[in-house]
Amino acid sequence: MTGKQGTKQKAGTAAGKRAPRHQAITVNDIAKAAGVSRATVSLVLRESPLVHADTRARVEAELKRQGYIYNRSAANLRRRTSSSIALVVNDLSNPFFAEFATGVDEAVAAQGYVTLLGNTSESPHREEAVLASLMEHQPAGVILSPAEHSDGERLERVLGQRSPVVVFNRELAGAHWDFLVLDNRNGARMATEHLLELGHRRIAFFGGHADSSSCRERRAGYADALRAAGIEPRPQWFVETAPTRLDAATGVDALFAGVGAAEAPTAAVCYNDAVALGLMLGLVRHGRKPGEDFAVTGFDDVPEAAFAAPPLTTLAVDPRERGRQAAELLLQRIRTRGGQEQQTTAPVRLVVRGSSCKPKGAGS
Amino acid sequence: MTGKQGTKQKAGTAAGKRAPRHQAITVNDIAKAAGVSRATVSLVLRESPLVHADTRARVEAELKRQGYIYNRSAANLRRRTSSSIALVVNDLSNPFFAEFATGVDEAVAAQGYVTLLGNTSESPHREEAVLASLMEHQPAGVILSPAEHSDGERLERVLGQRSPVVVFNRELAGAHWDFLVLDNRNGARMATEHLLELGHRRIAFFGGHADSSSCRERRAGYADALRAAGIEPRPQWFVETAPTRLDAATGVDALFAGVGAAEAPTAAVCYNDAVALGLMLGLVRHGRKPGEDFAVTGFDDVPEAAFAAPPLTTLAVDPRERGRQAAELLLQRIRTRGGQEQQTTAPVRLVVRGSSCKPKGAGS
DNA sequence: CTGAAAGCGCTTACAG
DNA sequence: CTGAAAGCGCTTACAG
Repeated sequence: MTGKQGTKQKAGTAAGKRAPRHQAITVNDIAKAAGVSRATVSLVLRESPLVHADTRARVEAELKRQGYIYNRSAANLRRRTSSSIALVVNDLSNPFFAEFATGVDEAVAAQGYVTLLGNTSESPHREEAVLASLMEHQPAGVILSPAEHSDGERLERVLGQRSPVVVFNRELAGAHWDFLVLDNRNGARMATEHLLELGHRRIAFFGGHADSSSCRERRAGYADALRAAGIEPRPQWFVETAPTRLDAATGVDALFAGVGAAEAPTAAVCYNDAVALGLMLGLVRHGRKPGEDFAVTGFDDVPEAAFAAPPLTTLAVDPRERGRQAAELLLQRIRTRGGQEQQTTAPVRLVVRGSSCKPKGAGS
Repeated sequence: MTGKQGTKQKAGTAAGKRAPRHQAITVNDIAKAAGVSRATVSLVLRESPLVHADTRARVEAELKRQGYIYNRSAANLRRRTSSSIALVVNDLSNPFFAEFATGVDEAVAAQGYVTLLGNTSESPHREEAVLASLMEHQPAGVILSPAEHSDGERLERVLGQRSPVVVFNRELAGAHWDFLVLDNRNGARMATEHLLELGHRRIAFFGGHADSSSCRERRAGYADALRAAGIEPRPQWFVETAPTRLDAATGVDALFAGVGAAEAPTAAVCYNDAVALGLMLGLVRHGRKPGEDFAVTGFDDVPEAAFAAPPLTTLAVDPRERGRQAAELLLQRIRTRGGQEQQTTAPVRLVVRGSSCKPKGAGS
């Protein structure tokens, strides 16, 4: 550590000060008790065929008897290897990222790695501190779902060249790392096409921060579909909100502000499910019935989408599988270092449910 | 590792084999470049006042220039300290535990520790493997939210005496560790009293596995309240389901099976929110209106509870705060080892919303 | 105030 | 097949 960056702790303070462990049992203790050398114990631990069956049995019995716990950190130090990966997410309390983390941990554990967890709560400042702290534990690689507005170049400096990195979900300008991203554009296009097929012609794009890469891509896919159908998206069809249910519920007004019924949108492609669920709530307050008067689509297929009233048409992205995928990409990169960084686009799948109705009065 | 337990990897295989890191920059490199000894660099890193300001400045410049990253594992090895805590949860994809994990990580990071994450997916077998693997990384302590049916005695053997442990949420028979538990009994009692005050007299306890400690406690609190009101809970008022929305939706039949309207329950205290939301779904399918015909309460106050139709009366448990609390208990135990293990009961808070109506026909 | 030396718990050539 | 020795990157008495 350089002692200068962010809020990270000084080398010997805080955590390190406390927590002296009880005298641990080491290979030395086992060796002595079994009447062999440390080297032999080590070979037994690592299942080397070099050691005689009888010796092995004696050593294993002793390991068990004394309740020996392998000190993988010490081994990693000596062998200059690592058996952990760092997972840093922008919001672990969001079910989407919780699922993602679950997938990462599953895949990583299956390969004998342990997950070092860090949560940034969407703060670029905490992100740097968290990454700096995790790097001191020598992870073999890093999976990062960036906070909003985080600075790729600064992060590259924090991480150095030591560990390969896979970035998930959000583009990280200025950094040169592998990137796993949802097929946002295609997903929004599919949702829009679905609404067009139902007969809608005035379709809004509702919610999200326009400056986020995922929102930009989804807006682009939406516009693609409209234009392909000969419809030019109107500026007032774009409604920006925070990507939360609450803010979306409030944003409904903007959708119908200053237009007569004949000109008001009849459907909305929403930035994500949270926004879509909020929009439905807002519509009800406006005396409109989502899924009857007004069609809505989401993005993510959160567990709740299926249970909403009406059930939400949305794009399934399978965050747990994305977690596994991110882990596989990283493990691959750890095995074979070097080479150009690459971008991987994960497919999304349209799930049609009750919230996407035909426009009111359309022939069936 | 003993080489015999569960599925854990052999000492030198899998993770360890790959991932040789690039030649890292060490205190030696810095010392050489700055023209001082390693000891001096170490003192600078640990902010010792012993080193001359000029020397310090020279060393710090060099640390920065070379992008030095402190190797905390090596330091921990030498100092026989630890700067990680292990967090093992039964289901990270459950928002309740995701929130809990968020709270743990927040509190733990604030003290300079790093979180080693493990997810068991409710499998006692994976639980042992995960814990054994994490223990090899020398955590200063362990926070464990046990899988269903996990065996405390076996776990005690896996963990040894090395790290203090805080168990969360579920009782772990056979183990002697600190225990943080929600005030289940009191919570259920409050919900039941609330329904009694509204005028209900036939109140069911709906959902959950009767053999889980939390379900038993909640049932007890429910029975406490009824008996205090002079009502003896009837056997048919106890309906068991898996603690999921889907299974609960199906379980509704059992609530009204074989009783006339005059004898059917008019309200239900549910095991948790998932079950309560499922019950509300099932009620609608039965042609009943939750919050009008039938009163429902939940437990947990998941984010969705406030948005359900009708909004769900429930018990707020604040899982994130529980996570912080578990971390504090553990850090406390790490600082001052020894002493009797203790049980901490976390308060819950009744949140009244639309789902708890008066009984049909009751005077207002 | 700075440096030389020993050691944390492992692994790995290298002899035998 | 087994053992003695060196070393991973740090820290910590102990001299000077």
